[in-house]
Amino acid sequence: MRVDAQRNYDRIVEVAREVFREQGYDASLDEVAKRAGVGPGTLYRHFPKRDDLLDAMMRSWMDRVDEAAEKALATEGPPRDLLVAWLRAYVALISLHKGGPAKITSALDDSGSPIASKCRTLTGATDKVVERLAAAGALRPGVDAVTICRLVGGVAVVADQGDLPESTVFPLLEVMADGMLR
Amino acid sequence: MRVDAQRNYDRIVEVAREVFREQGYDASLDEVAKRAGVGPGTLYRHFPKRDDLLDAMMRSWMDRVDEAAEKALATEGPPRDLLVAWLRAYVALISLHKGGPAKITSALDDSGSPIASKCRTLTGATDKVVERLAAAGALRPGVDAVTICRLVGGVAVVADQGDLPESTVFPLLEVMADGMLR
DNA sequence: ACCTGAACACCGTTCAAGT
DNA sequence: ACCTGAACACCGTTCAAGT
Repeated sequence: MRVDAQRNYDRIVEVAREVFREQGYDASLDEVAKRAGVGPGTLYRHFPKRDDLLDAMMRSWMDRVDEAAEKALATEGPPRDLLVAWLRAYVALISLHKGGPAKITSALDDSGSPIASKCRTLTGATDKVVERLAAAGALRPGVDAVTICRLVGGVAVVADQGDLPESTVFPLLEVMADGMLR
Repeated sequence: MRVDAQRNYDRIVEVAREVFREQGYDASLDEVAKRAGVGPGTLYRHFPKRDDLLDAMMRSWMDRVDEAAEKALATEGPPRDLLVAWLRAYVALISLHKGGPAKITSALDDSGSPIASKCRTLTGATDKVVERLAAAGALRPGVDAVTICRLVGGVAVVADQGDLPESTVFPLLEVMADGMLR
């Protein structure tokens, strides 16, 4: 890749992170191109679909997912505390910008999605939590990582679209945790 | 209202139901106007905001909510069966067209929404179920009608956006039911 | 090879002109 | 009082012309 192309690519991703945080995942791509100082065609050359841009934005994000999982797994106390800690972290991780929870949770069932690898990171991290809970005999039978991701994803979508505060979201996670544990 | 105005109003609502069922809640309003044989201005005169059209479409729908609640309340067997029956009915009721679950669930927390009265019908019906469960001492403390609506709404949104089949959705509702009951 | 920006298509919304 | 449809604004997307 030519140096000016690389520079444009990086600037677009950087600006997109900024614009999406401000305006949500539905922000105008024209706006992103303008702020990055490139023509709209350049943006489309690098990112033919909106999701391709999201994919690039999420590259560094994957490390944070793994970190958060490690941290949750280090939680002291009963299995329920571990699960709740992960559920809270999960919601925070996928709620980086408005529309993110919906996008990510939809992609859970679409292996052809540009962000499919990001979803695998999420379900993989959740699976570590699941294994720990299963080893402790705390998990209700039939509850697997994808089930958990769908459920907590649903809560995150509702919280995102309704601008719910943590004080409203946390009790929802508690109810779900009770449903997941025996 | 003049008779031609009334006729246009009715045709728009009828056509909107059709178009939204086919294309989802994001369908073009221009398309609706064209099929109804009116100019776009006429549509906007009657329904200044998209949600106003949704509101009109949902008038007959409210009766169905009450019917479904009655039917669920008549369920024989343990409280859990009653709850699961209602959760399934709830998902079906708000999943009339693509985007509907998100719209309705978001409006739960927005009393100024044009469809706020529709939400009250939903939470009211859920409240009847809650009362029955509470009377049987089956409900986990802190779980109220709005909590339930948010949780099951989240599942409905995920199912809607990911085109999940019933065989995937029903287990999610079971997990949630377990979390709601003691 | 890459970039630019004009151009097109589509859609929501408004409003002056009609009946 | 109500309707029509042209007009405008905005945005996504493409592509011919440039470097």
